[in-house]
Amino acid sequence: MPKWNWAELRDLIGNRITSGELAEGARLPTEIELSAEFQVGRHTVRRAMSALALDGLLSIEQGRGTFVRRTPEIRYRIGRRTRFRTNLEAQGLTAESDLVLAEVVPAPDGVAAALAIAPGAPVHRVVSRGRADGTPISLSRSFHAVARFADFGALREQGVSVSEIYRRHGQPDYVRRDTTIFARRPDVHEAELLDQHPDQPVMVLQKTDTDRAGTPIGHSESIWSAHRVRFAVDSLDDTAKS
Amino acid sequence: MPKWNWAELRDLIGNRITSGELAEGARLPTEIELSAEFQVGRHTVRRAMSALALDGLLSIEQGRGTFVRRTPEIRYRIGRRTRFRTNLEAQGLTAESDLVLAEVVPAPDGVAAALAIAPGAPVHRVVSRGRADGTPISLSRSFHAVARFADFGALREQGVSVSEIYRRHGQPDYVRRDTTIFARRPDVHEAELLDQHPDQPVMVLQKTDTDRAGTPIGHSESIWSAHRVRFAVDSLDDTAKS
DNA sequence: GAGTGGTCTAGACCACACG
DNA sequence: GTGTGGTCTAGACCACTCA
Repeated sequence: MPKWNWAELRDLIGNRITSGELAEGARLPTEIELSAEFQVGRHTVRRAMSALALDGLLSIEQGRGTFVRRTPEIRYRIGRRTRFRTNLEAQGLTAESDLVLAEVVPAPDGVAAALAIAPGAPVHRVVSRGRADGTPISLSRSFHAVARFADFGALREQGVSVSEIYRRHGQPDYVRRDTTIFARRPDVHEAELLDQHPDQPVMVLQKTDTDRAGTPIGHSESIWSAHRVRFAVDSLDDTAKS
Repeated sequence: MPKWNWAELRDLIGNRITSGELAEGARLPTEIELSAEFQVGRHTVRRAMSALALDGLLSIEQGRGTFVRRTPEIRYRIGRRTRFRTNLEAQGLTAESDLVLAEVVPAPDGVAAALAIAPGAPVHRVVSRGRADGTPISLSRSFHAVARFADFGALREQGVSVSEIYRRHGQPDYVRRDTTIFARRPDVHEAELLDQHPDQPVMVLQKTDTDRAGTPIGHSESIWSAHRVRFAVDSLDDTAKS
């Protein structure tokens, strides 16, 4: 009867999950039970579980238990004309958006630079959460100059989409500029809102919206559950007519 | 004299690093010393250190010690005409590429589909590692049909770049198609080659090269140290002349 | 061989969920 | 209150680096 180290345990249980032997949503035995089953200490089990949670295969919930996690694996197109709702609905997913916070703040330096306005000028800061089929997948923090969109926060609070607000202000045809992508660890608050393990990485997408003339009209940073989303870059359908 | 929990310790030492109080390359006290200094057990120190290593702030090296890690933070443009060397050199970085492996294998299904060839047809599989200013930042696994590029592996072994090989085969002007980006945990081998902590995430970039007519000529997957690289998406400079 | 980090164990106690 | 996961401790031993 062999003993196991934590990495072997991780792979063993991980395979049971990916092979479907452990179904999605199923509850795993408790740490004590697993440590008895595999003849290892409880902390070795915990190390393995923790690694699997980092991979997005498990959801560990204090006081409740450990569960196999469903992983929808969403494909999200980014490009010049990305829209949250149309993007998800094209895959047959329901797209929803909760408003988390809307306030007016003085523009931080980075935001002011992106929007080409004076640092400290008042901007709407709106935080919202996107969900696909009910599962939280993204957090968005956006900044829009009060001078340009006086009612931005109020409209967002009424559930009006960003695209629609742009349209009402005569910008039906905005495009993305300066999209950058990187990964980092979320803070505890972000992890909570995304309903994910705090050590699990998120992908951050920073972008600036501009009107057709190239003038910046909005800046935002969206944060995505790294294991739930796969980005597809878009530059490509327009086969260059040289 | 307060005690600390692991997350507080992580933030405390993390701040010392990001504030510059602990200089890059500096060696930290040993785990034993830190556990004495902060009046906590050695394992609490380890938990905090491990989290910092995951953030890319520390390099923990068995038998040697724990060091503050330099983080170059490279900006890498992706788009229709991305080239590794030109991309990095535009930022004043030296770009290098080591060949790790070159072999001929039957095309796996996914690769065959991407290249529009028969599954199992012979393809060159070349693994190389990219470095910026000497630091490993990416691993690339590329596939090219033997039928189309008979000498691909041999040329790569001689240090000829992919762009140059395309050029010699009459494709000076290839473009990227179907770029997708996601994040995952690296396997131990990948972590080693990238010289990073195995629990630290990597970003994976899958792409297909096509000729001007849109015919696929190569498929590759590159793996990037998530904390060392920030991708900039490119679809945008060509202000659409409607 | 001495010193470093890596793994495992055993046990105590805490925080949270749910009946 | 009971049972779950979360944190911390103490100590043993292993694996690796370097003099």
